[in-house]
Amino acid sequence: MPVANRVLFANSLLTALPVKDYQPLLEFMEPIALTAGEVVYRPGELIRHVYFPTDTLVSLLTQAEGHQALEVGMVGREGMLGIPLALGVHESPVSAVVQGSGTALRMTSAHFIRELQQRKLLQLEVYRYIYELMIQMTQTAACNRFHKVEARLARWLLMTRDRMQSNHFHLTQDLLSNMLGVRRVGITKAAGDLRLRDLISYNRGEINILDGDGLEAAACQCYQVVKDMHDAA
Amino acid sequence: MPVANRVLFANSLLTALPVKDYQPLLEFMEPIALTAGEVVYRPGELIRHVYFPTDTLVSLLTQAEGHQALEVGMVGREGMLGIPLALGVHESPVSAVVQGSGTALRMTSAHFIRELQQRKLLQLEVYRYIYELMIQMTQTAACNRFHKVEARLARWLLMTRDRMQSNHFHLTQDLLSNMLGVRRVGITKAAGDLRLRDLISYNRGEINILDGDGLEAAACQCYQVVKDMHDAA
DNA sequence: GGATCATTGTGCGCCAACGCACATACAACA
DNA sequence: TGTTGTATGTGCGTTGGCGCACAATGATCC
Repeated sequence: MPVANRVLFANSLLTALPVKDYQPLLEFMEPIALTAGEVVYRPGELIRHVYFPTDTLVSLLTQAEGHQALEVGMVGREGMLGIPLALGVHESPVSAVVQGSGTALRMTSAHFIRELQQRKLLQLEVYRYIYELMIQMTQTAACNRFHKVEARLARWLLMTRDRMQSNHFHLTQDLLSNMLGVRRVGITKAAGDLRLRDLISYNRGEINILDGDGLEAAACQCYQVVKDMHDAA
Repeated sequence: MPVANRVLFANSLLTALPVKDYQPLLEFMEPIALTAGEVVYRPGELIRHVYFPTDTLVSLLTQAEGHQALEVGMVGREGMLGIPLALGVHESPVSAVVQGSGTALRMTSAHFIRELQQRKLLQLEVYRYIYELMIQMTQTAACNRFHKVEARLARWLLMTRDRMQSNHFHLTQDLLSNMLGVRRVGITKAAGDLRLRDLISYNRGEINILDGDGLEAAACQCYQVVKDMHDAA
């Protein structure tokens, strides 16, 4: 793969590695298309592969006692799926659902575990990412507890934009309500307000961010907190 | 230290190790008293020591944009403080505040990092614990989003009991409101209801669990979920 | 072109929790 | 014994989000 492609399309965890680690890892990798709605992991199920998204977006969801789902983390090209393996556990505690169609590189669990043990630099990257994911989780937890739906929706759209690297994506209000853990009509109302202010447009799941700066102003600071943390890394 | 004491008072992460790993680790350990209210880590601050609580309880708190604090995790004798070090990061993303006075074994960060690299079994224990903490965090996040204050309070009291191994502990309503991310009067009301049902008693911070089974019935299932997960490990 | 399904929008009563203000009760110490 | 500080309890109007039911609109496929 030419260098230009590596930078533009590949997964940042991998491209952060020097060529001598990156190149041999590709041997074990298989590019795979992920389509929106696909369930990569189910809670309690055996993890067969780890995934390094390149231009796809996957949500980590948890469920609580009769209620709908709630997103606890979001994984794009800056991260990976399958971190329990790096912690010695072979099953996923959450479900992982593809939000944005695209591709990822994947590797069998056995290969990943072996390579992880042998490559110190890969270890560094993976553990560092686990740390970042924990911050994202705690920040999201506080956000879900304290902030209003509209601000949370704005934050979610911005985070999605950053990971998809696009101002346009497909997602119905019904799915969004599951991410944020609110009623579908709650999304209808919040999204309607954002649209009134010309910050976004949408039609039957086709969402466009019209005014990114305005949307940032409408979002809670949680967005900036997690972004700054990652950028500083 | 005699075996009986190890089992009763020591930290489970450590006692799970075989003597050949456990014994030398004690060389680097220093017992230290932690008193309620003490701040072990502040966000962004350098981590100087890791702590293995024996009979103390520490809350991991996050803060969000002007609001009060919110507990994202609880660490007792089943865990440790300082996990960012195991992920290659030398600062804490959250603040760690002592809830229940008691003692912990502590070790300098440098020693911990060195020992962790050399002892495979310690690695296994620590990473397994990080996994459990992530589950606790996600479950807590969903709980805070969906469940009522009274059920969450009941859950919190039960989790505290399990970690303190006592039905009695000291904690004001004001502090509790910071754990659960609600108003102080919210705690007054919820606790009053639990007291009316003779599940607990309290007076100026002195809390007693009178009916553990009843309290479990009043709590949300989040309590059982995290407990079962840990017991199965 | 009509039936069906998915998606979005609206209306209404309800309630848990909020913010604020104030009242009481107990503890400690001068 | 009175003062001060901490902890708990109560009252009241407000509100954001919930649950439910139903309407309207756009897509798809015979």
